[in-house]
Amino acid sequence: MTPSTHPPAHSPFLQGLNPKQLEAVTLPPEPALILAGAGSGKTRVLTTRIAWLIATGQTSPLGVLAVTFTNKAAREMMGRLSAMLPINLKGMWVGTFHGLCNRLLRAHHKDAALPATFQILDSQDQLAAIKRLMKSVGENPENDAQKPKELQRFINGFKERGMRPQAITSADSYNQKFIELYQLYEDQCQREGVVDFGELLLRSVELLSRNTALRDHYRSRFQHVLVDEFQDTNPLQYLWLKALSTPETGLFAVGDDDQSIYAFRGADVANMRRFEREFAVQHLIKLEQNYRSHGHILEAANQLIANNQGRMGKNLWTDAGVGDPIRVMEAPSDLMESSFIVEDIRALIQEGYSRDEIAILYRSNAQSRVIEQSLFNAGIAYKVYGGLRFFERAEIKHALAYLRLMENPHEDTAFLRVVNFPMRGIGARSIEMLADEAKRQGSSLYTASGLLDGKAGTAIRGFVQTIESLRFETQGLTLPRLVETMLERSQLIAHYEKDREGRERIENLRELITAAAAFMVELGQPADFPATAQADADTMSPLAAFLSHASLEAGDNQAGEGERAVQLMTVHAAKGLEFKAVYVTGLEEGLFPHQQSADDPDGLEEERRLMYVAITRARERLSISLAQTRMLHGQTRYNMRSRFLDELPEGCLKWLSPKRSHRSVVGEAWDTPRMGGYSAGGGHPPAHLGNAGFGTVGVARPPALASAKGHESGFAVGQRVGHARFGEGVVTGFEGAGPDAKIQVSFRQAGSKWLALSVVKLEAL
DNA sequence: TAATTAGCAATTTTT
DNA sequence: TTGCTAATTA
Repeated sequence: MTPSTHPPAHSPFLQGLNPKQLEAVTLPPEPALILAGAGSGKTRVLTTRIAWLIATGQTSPLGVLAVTFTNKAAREMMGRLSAMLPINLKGMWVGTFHGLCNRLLRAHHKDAALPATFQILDSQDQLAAIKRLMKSVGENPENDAQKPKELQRFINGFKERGMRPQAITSADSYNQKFIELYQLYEDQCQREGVVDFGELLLRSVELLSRNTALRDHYRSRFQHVLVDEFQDTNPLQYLWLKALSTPETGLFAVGDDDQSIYAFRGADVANMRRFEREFAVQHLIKLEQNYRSHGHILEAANQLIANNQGRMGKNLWTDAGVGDPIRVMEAPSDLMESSFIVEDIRALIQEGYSRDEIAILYRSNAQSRVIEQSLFNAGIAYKVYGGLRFFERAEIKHALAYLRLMENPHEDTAFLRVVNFPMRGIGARSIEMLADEAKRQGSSLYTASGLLDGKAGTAIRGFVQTIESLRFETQGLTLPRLVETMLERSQLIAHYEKDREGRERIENLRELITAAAAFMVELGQPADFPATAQADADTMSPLAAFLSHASLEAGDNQAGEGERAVQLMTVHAAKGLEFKAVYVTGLEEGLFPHQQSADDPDGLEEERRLMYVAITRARERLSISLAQTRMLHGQTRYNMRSRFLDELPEGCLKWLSPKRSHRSVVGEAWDTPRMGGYSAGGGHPPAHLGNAGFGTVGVARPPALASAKGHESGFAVGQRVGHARFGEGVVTGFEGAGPDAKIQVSFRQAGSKWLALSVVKLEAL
């Protein structure tokens, strides 16, 4: 199709788009890959294209499939669309991969070999199911507690690649046992009528490839398939997209290979190249104009990411000015790093910055503690993102388990969760007997309870009776009333009332009623619609929908007071957000880039992308900091300056502390010997930036320093050493003095270890 | 059955 | 150091 044959570009939505954005929005319905840099108006392009396609009559709302990763992004898209289009968006397929798969599988549950009431396991539930499985096959005893988590990773890893147990060859895995357990896990899920997250996708892909009539139905319906954050898709999601599209589908993928930071959970940037190749993409458009950050910030981001190999290639630019330089601060300790940041934030607030326009980013959650402490002491409101979410709380999961059993009594995970919670005298012994019976019958625990005699049977049947009568009593009730009745009859609230630490839990349980009411509004159902009734054959009952919602959207996860608060989060959590002022902390080797990623080139590139994401969050003011010493796992660590700092262009930086010419705190054995290293033992501590305006915060105890000559032990940081048991390694630090002195060695095989110098026998290599 | 203690690991995380 | 889980004890 040539540009002249597809509809002209007049539409009110198109105003204000830059030429590249306009080109992307109005592309013909052919496979297209939009490389959308940070802050380049990605979401706007995506939503405007949908609006334009519909408004110009090229497709109907039902002809569009738009998929994202998070519910938040999906809601954002919906919000923008409804602002642009005066149409009913209800029937539109806009959502997350998992949400849309759920929708598909509910509509075709028979073809997918699932019960209508199938339940979704979140990661917690999945792990519980795996533990139970391992126990049932006698797989648990002396094995370490990591095993279930390992198996979970194993299963999810293969599902993410679209592989069933049968598809795994010995080349894929050395562990035959895991393959068997994977199969048993699948059997168990099937028996109970539950699906995990990966299964939602995999089942959908298999359904579509098996049932060609169904596949063709959806293929002809969805003339346009739009994908957000394409760089984060895993191979299975790629297969899903492939299953839903033909060469005629307007497959419109938007992503940024430089912002791919989820490889650890299966994302594969290679999907971008694969898409380009397999779909013979003729339209590759780069959105490089950035509307977010000042020049210095972008320049630094560009220079940093240029160190990665195999990029698709992209350079952000702005027509805003260069702005302030990036401020860099090397503090003597993590404590002083945070007090520097807090002092700086105080000044920003004075200047008129709103607290919620300020973010502090870190590589790992453990770093937040010190920062929180400083903010707390300074009396600055802050909000930490991360941690338990609403639907993940124990009391909420308990309540949901009751609801799930009302829907699908054969879900043993839910059954076991609440069969004796609150306590009703059903102990481990009774449950064991029940499990044996269920195994004999090949049935669910719920079914088996009818066959169990003796005291155990009576007690368990009492529980089953509770569920049954609950189901009976709540007929015709609205969702909030149903939840309320469940809380009453299950005695959950009564149980927590007896607990003197149960107040918050009760509040949360009451909040669940509110959440149910809010959910009805979201559904657009009348408030008096019965919870277990279906509006039509293709629609889930409010209760079923609510349970899906609870599994697929765990809710908010912020803690902290108030609205206008300084935002604390990991760099991962910051993706997609922007702030006027950003502090990126902990630019230290071993932390950022993280130790576990540093040895592997791919891992290192992902860390670099992470830093790229961090930098590009800032609009006006970016500060980067590091600490020479950091308390980690109860021990003081001496870290080198991150290599990423040295990859930033000097011209964009302003050092607030004296910049060291070398990266190591503890001497230069690493580099070529040079004069001026800090001397060991009796020497003075490094000139700890007392001149940077926060010299009063206290002086850190000087680290046990080693000079170019080395530590008192005769070893030096960076030196290669050998150990009889651990093999070859590199000295990475020292701690303490005299008989307590310890040496840190990073062994090639055994990893990093702290060893007592008085004991350990190391050989210099 | 609850409560205490010991042991142990320790990026990043959405669905 | 912390935070979690499993094991042990009252």
